[in-house]
Amino acid sequence: MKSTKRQPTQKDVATHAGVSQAAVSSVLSGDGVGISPSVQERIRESAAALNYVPNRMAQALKTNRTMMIACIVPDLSNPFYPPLIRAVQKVVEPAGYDVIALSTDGLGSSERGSLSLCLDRRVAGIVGVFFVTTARELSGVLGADIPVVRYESAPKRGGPLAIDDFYVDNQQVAFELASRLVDLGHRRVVFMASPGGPERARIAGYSAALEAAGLAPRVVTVDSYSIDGGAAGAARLLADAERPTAIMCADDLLACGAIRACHSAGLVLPRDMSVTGFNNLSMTDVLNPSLTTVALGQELFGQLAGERLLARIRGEVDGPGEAVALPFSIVARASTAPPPNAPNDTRQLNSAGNTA
Amino acid sequence: MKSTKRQPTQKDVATHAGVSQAAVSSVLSGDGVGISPSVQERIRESAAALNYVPNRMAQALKTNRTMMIACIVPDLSNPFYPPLIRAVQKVVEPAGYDVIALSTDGLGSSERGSLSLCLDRRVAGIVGVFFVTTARELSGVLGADIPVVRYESAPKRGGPLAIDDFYVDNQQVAFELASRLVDLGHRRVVFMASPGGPERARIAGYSAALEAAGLAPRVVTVDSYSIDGGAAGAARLLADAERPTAIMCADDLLACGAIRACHSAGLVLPRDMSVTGFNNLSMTDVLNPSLTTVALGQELFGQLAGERLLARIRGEVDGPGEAVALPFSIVARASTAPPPNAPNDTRQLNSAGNTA
DNA sequence: TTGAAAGCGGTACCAC
DNA sequence: GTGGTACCGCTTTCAA
Repeated sequence: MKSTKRQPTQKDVATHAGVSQAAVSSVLSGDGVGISPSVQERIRESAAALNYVPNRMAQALKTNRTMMIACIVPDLSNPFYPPLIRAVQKVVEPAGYDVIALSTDGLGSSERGSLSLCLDRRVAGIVGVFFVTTARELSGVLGADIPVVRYESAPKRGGPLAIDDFYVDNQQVAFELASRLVDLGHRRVVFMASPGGPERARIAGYSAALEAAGLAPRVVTVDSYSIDGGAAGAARLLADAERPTAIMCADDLLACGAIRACHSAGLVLPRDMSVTGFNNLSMTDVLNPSLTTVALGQELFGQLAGERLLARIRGEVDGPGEAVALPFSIVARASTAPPPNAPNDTRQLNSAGNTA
Repeated sequence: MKSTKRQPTQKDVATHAGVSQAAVSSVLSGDGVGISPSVQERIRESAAALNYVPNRMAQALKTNRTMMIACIVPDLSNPFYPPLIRAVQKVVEPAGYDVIALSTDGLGSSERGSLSLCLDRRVAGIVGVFFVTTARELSGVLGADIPVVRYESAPKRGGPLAIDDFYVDNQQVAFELASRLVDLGHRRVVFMASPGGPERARIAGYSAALEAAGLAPRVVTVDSYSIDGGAAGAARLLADAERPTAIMCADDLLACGAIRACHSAGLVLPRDMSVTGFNNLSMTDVLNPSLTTVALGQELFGQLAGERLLARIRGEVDGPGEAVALPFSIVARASTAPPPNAPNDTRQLNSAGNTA
């Protein structure tokens, strides 16, 4: 029942149209150069009549080009990534490439698994967001034949490998965001993170901003980049004696959870607590309160990544990997406000510490 | 530079290990039946030493099994679908299948395009959410060899084709949801829909509920299942002379947009307007106000779909397609309340129309 | 233009 | 267990 009726092959089309198989191949896959239009049409008609569908496995085997591009992301369920994948699709599909999406959960083992899957399948290129795998490991798994474009959370400098990096300087982003909170008058600002990925850069920027203001950074870590993770982390903070007045979350989902936990605890936001996120998920402006967060240009990245990959596949770009900075922007909304009992002149607070 | 160093082949491994190629094949792909453990180990060592990665194109060509499963969804960017895809992945990956995710924008042309891509690639099975393509068309494109599991928005009865349907009775869901609004005292309840997919069933249920209460249904249609679409639709409604007191949205994203538009117009929710959604996206309980919506069991579907697909691929399930109802549940939250100036006894309102 | 044939890298079957 | 070989469906080359 499974393969009762074989798919028609090129040979079938050839006999049906009364032409050579080579002609069929030339017309259907290439541009049919050197074949009279009438014959071309006859071939096409025969192909349609027989319901011919070329076997891409055979094609790929022969040509060693699979026409597939892999998108490797930490978590398909985090609304940050699907738009990125869509952007890649929009660019590469017109060129005949299909996208295969892989979710790694930010685990090194899963990242490596996805990579070897890409190797198995001989994908033509990879767009990836890797939390733990390094460039060296990447090329270790893949060899030099598969171009990779990464989305990185810290400045890169390019390198000898054919790995292109687009990055957002998350340290600077976090620095600016934390500085805003400090400028609003907050003195107890804690950073809520989840292990892996951009965490380190964001913590570094956050810490630098607090220390520049003479404040002590404090980081709480939760299990996962999820709403529930954020809620759990925030609940712990609220039970604290030294309750913070602002929570900087490493991800919008964490921020959602934090907001939920604050509500559950009866707090009124942003009066009793300021909350910020990262990523500017589309829903964050409908939250209660709307979330102050930072836009990190995922769509732009997806588009650029797709284009770069195509350029490398076509050989238009060759040689060492390049590093390109992506723009970001802080989106100030309603979830941030001065802390309760804030003095009018917040600069007094800051001047207590080392001044910038 | 592209293929300067060929990937090692089975033959290379065989010569390296000093055994027959058949033995290598048997050990690496099958279970190595009838081969001494010592030899097996030697083969594995050689494979590892040479960094051997089997070429799945060749495998697929030979065995006619691609070990790929396609997930076809209307919109990867709608947070409703990624968890579904994840659920499928979780089930099929342990069985060695990889998932390729495709986004159709709910367009018939794109649905057909995705299907023929599946045929091109000879995927082993398809999990799909189709807005316009019918079962007949499905089998028209695919033939009988590729099993399909669909997520449907209306009761199905199964059929002769090897297409399994899991469905939520969206008409009933919408009926119950609309009835709740009516019971709260709302008399002007409008339904905001976007063309395609579950829209029809939901409108039918909504209309039935309103008519059962003697009220006139009213449907507004917006371009897309998106936040902006919902905001635009709601803005139109608010400018209306006969402004509704409740908006039932066909999707949580639309509801998000509606909420945003209401806020922009200075309304206080749910006092001035009740809003409901569909899908119970994870973020809807952090909205302002938290959204009354309905949970439609995507994860459960993804899991069941994956399992069913594997069963069909393995031949454990054969024969005609089956139809299975999925559970749903209304999630009552803070975005719904009695309308302004509601009479205390809402049943008076209802008894004006034909009583249930 | 065409017909014939090699080969991509596995799998599967054969006789030994 | 080995060695040999046919073959999956397509692309590519070569001689006619």
